[in-house]
Amino acid sequence: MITLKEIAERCGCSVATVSKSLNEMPDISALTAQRVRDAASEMGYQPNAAARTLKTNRSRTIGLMFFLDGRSVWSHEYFGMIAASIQSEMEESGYDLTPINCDGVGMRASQLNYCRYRGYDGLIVMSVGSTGESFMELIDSEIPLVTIDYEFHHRGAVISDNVQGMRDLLTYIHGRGHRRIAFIHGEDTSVTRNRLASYYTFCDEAGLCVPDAYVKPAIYRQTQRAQAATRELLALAQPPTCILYPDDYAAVGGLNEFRRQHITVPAQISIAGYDGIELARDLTPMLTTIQQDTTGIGRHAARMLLKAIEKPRNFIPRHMVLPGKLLEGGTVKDLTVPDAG
Amino acid sequence: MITLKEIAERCGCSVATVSKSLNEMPDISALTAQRVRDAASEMGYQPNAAARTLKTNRSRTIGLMFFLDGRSVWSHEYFGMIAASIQSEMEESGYDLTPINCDGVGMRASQLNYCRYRGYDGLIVMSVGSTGESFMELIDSEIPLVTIDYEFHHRGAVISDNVQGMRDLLTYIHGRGHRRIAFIHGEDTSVTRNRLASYYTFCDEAGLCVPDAYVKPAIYRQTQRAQAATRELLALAQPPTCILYPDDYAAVGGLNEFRRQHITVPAQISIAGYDGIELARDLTPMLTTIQQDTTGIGRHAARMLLKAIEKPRNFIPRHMVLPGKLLEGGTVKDLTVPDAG
DNA sequence: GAATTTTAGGAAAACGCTTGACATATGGTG
DNA sequence: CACCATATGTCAAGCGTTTTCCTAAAATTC
Repeated sequence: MITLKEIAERCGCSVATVSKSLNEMPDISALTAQRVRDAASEMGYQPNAAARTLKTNRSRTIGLMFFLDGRSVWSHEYFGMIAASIQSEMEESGYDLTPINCDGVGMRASQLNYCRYRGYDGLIVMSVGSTGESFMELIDSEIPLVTIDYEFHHRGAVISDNVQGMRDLLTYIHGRGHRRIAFIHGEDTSVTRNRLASYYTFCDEAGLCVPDAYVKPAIYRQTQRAQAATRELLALAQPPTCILYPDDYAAVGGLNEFRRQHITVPAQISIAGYDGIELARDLTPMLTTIQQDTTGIGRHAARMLLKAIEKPRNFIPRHMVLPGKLLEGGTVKDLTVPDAG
Repeated sequence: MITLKEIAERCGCSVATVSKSLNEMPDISALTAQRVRDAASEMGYQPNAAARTLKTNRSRTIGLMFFLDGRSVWSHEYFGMIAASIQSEMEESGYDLTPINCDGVGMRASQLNYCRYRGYDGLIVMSVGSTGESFMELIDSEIPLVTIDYEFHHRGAVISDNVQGMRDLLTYIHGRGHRRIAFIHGEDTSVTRNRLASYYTFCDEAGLCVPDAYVKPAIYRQTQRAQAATRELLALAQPPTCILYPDDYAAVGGLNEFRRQHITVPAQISIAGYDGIELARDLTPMLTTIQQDTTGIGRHAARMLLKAIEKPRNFIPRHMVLPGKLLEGGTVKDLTVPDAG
């Protein structure tokens, strides 16, 4: 490990001069600076991150905090794609990313203490379910932080527009003549509440009847519960003509039930997912869904956080809402045209 | 930020005493140690990771290196599950994990230099495709390192037994009467080569004919190429009765083609995937596949690396081979029983 | 050419922690 | 009681940087 000291000896100057040269400080002559830089690169110098961190109080590391389910980042494509986007954005600015499972065993201390210990420069908080004490401690801390799909008035946030997304999806489905639309939703989170509210609002406005039995709870990224809910919906005296699923994964649960009952999609029933993950495009027919802008979410969250870190005094915590995009697959039948079959 | 110094002042002792007390060194009396610990926890002390790292030369951070495709860890469930397992194992030992995309923009310097700069205590290298110069520099470095699904004689490795896995899969399929088995394989990697070799070996031993046209290249985690390859196979004068896919994702590409041609699985054609990701179990019928032991792979890689880090002199680089498990779904028809209809 | 400003570079402290050498106190032994 | 071993705690160096303050030399001004 080459140190500044060794470079200084080689160049016959002081450690301070070397440091300043490499950091392009103005009070070193161009000649000296170049000489030092040449020597450094020739010797294969790499600064010591720990020493720098200790001195500057900046670790150049970001914590990626997962609450609801630590595995989700590794297994749910929605979170995975956001994480990938954050990472690629962060690495351009020289930051490392460290995913933290906040329910993890290693998390004996409070999350806040752990973050302080590690000295993360900032945090991106995603996958928020409940808001325990330890969580709020983090949110109210002094650490720069951006939340995703969750809002706190004093914190920056990037959220996918679930209200509009749901509305777009329903508008599309309604436009194709559907009047009995059921909604199998995910577990209770901010996202779910937004989608539910948007669903009810739309149905009210459109004058659709929403029997309680049309709204069923299930779990994100899980096929079984969605399949069971689907079965219940199909057994109703007046079953829906279209079913919305919590996400694209869950829609597969529905597909399984339809196959079991020899019901064909979209001829006999229509469905839609949510997220627009690759799976949705790989199915045949392609799943109609709302594609969330994972790349944008990650990029904006990363940039927002960088601003909060680098210019904390100028930072105004905004809540950025990113639109999703209707992915028109082939799983919603058009009831307004005479059936050709 | 509470420091040792502040605790020392409060306790009326020296910084050294505080440090030793908290680190449970033997030369501090139980009484003093307790007093110090009480004060520390009361004051909410958290050690400073950077200072500790600087002094001890141990960062308690592990780099998770991805070569082939930096996104794969975030999008391919096989890698994701391994990563999740590594993380949960590492966090028990107090290590942070940092995924590094080795093709990334931030990776201007060599990977080795970056690792030295960050001071990772060890590396887990996965998703290895080609082996460029910069990669070998890393492999031959002094940094403790374990590879996954790739072997170097002087480095620890954990590999999924693709040879046996392939053999188990083929044995099962052959046992059900299939004699014309095609193999759509992934891009050229160590894993692919093992599977191919195992495939050819089995077919030779079993006396199966393997026309060149039965072996087709595709790409892991991609449906389109697999779908195209499937189409070609179906168009052969003598098409296979069973098709093996690079992985479970790719098998979906096959399913799409079958649906397009109104071919039913497994009645008219049999298929098998590889990996045993959740998707495989969510399909109907369940996909017959080899489930790789992602949890075991992650756990063993993590433990092996920890040994290499903590007892470098005792460390003998072993290559651990973990078996997969046949997941008997419903996509391989039994040709040995008379067809019921 | 003296006074002043500018420029280039150095000395040294500090960041918070660990650790081996050293000092002091305590108790046991002959 | 002198001597030594052990137990307990302190000193201080040092990890590799950054950065403030300072000095000496050079350039500029009058």
